[in-house]
Amino acid sequence: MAKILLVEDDENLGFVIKDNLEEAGFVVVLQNDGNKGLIAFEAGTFDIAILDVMLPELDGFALSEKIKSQNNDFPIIFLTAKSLNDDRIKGLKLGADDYISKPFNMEELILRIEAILKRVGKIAITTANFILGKYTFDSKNLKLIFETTEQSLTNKESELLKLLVENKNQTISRERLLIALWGNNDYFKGRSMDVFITRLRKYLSNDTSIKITNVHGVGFRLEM
Amino acid sequence: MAKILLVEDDENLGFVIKDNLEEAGFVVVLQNDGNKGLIAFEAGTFDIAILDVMLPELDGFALSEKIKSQNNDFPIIFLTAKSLNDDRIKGLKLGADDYISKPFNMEELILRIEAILKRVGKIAITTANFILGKYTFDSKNLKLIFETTEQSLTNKESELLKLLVENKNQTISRERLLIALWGNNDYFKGRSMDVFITRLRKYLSNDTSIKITNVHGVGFRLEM
DNA sequence: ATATTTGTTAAAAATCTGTTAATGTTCTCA
DNA sequence: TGAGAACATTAACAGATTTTTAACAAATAT
Repeated sequence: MAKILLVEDDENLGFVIKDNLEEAGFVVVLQNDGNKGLIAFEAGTFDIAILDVMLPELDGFALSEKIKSQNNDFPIIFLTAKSLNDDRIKGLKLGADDYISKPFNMEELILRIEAILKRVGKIAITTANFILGKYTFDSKNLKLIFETTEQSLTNKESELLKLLVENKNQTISRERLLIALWGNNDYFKGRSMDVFITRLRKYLSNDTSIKITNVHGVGFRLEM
Repeated sequence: MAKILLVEDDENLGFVIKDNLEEAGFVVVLQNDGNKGLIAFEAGTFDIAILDVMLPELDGFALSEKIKSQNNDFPIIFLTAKSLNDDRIKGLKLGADDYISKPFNMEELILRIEAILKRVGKIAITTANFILGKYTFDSKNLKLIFETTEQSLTNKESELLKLLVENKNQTISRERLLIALWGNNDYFKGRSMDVFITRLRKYLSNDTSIKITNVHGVGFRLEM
């Protein structure tokens, strides 16, 4: 999922935007001044940045220049005050970037982000349908289809199955599964995963050629 | 390829480490104080962090706590001054983390990084399938295949066999084996290892061209 | 010869996993 | 806005697997 660097010094506005974007399915890193924004940019692998023009330390334009010096095509959306009538804004319309005047509505911002990401090809539409023996696993729609019957999966079930399928016939360590799906690896997350494994096995029990094997003390492997 | 967050305030040392790690194939982001390190951590998707213990602003331990509060299992290697005798260092040996005293040699640091990444599953565990006479040893899936039959190995069995294979026809000292696999070398661990050797010999008994030889008082050697 | 080291087997102990059910939590929709 | 549904997590117990310990036999070195 696309990752956004948001640099906005107004704390309230920053949080509101962040929340909304996260709700829309983006991963958002928020920083409140230009220098921090730059550090974050260099560390992260972002797909797009949203920069307030007026920022302490390093303003939005200056930051954008630093970013562009490292990655000339990196897409940026500027947030500007309505009144602002900066020549630099006009230039934006020509380039790859965009801007939006405050106050704006979130929906419009999201649309612009999506438009840019689509143009840049960062929105990957993963449409993978996996064939699991007699089953078809539609990871996008969270469905597991067996002959005529269709079992819908929860998000976690689906993510777990997907990771197993993508590494079929290879043992995946518990630790890796846990970190990938639960973000951390402690005793309880582990037990939770075991419950999910049980459930997946049940779903897959119609085709004996597929099985989820445990490697004791190591992890799991989807065999097929 | 694995991505490393390096936080080191000594500029020269920082660059040296960064260069070396990059040469070793890692992606490295270097920051020179704890606060910047934290910002970078939050923005990036790192696989491991290397933190100097003594840092301006936010020291290595304080930074590690902030990191752990977000991702409890995030692996960290601390760089400590030789003299430093901090209780917090002792704790490291218990947890998932590691430390290395300055001055250290790069090779050791790289080995430790790789060990941790391997454990965490971030490095493709050299998927090598070893050929042992008529056997195939699939170290990744912990399997020993002989003609049509397949013997699955436990984790320890597999690790031990792997070490032997990687050093085939060379005598490996008991001590090295014990430290590599059990972390320490005392009488009981040694006896335990002998049990494992017996078991491996049994598994490998179908092909007489392969054998695990004892060098009395020294160690073992896989001959083939 | 005798002490030390190693080989082997079986048992005990420790650890990990499978499963079901109960408990929290979040979302949904009237 | 609050009752119910859907989902995720925790708890509890049963089982299985792995590792360690113990005990004794055999081999090796001094």
